[in-house]
Amino acid sequence: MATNQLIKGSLTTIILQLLSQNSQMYGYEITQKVKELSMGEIKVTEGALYPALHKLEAEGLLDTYTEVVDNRLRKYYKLSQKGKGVAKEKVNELEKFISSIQAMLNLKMA
Amino acid sequence: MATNQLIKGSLTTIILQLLSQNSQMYGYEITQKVKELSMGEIKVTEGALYPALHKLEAEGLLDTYTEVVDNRLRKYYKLSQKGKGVAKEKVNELEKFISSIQAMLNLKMA
DNA sequence: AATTAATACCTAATTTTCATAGGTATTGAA
DNA sequence: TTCAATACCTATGAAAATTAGGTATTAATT
Repeated sequence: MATNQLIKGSLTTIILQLLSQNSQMYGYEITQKVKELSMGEIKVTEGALYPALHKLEAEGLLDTYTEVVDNRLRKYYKLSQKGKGVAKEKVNELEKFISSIQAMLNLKMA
Repeated sequence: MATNQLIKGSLTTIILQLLSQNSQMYGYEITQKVKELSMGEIKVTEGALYPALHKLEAEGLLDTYTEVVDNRLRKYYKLSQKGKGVAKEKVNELEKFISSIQAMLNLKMA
């Protein structure tokens, strides 16, 4: 499970896209979802995730609320109206970037 | 031409793959080639490129020689034997990472 | 003639973004 | 009782990029 340096620059996009598809998620859930969906290929460390979430919240892209489940605190994040727009932009950028890099490098994908 | 933050982490792979396909290139040529092949979508800044090249050289992945063309200095880079192996590894990693992230985020590519 | 753009190299300082390595606290399993 | 899983967090440092310069030549533009 390579905590990959390739993730640099795309973590924010990953977060926003997951929240586009799930309406609300909490931090720990995101780490598990990424591990599961990528079949262990991509790991989001908490040291990267939480600061990224807080930054997105500070920028007004995410709204939050907290809940206590099993006596444990959960802080849920969801896209704000602004966040929904930015999520689409970011995902488009990522798609374009991946297309470009595939074409540029003649990558043959599985 | 968004000097994309998504390039973070993949610049080394881009360099190695271009040198896999071209046998020798000089720095400025790489910046132009990336711009051309990506149709302006990806821009490699010189402030990122030259330190990256020097690091790869220091690690023994690239060999160099210089030439004077039109009274201008060119420093050519080519893959060392070791560099050829690492290039393949890095490209494989990038392909796997891209596949994972596409699957994970349900990206629809053009 | 003077300035700008293109070619060609480079580095220093700063910023961004991440991994590492902690810390706190609860619950359930070994 | 201790470990793994759940759940939050931050501080420090490293890596890798951007920004913003510098030098020098040649060709095109003003």
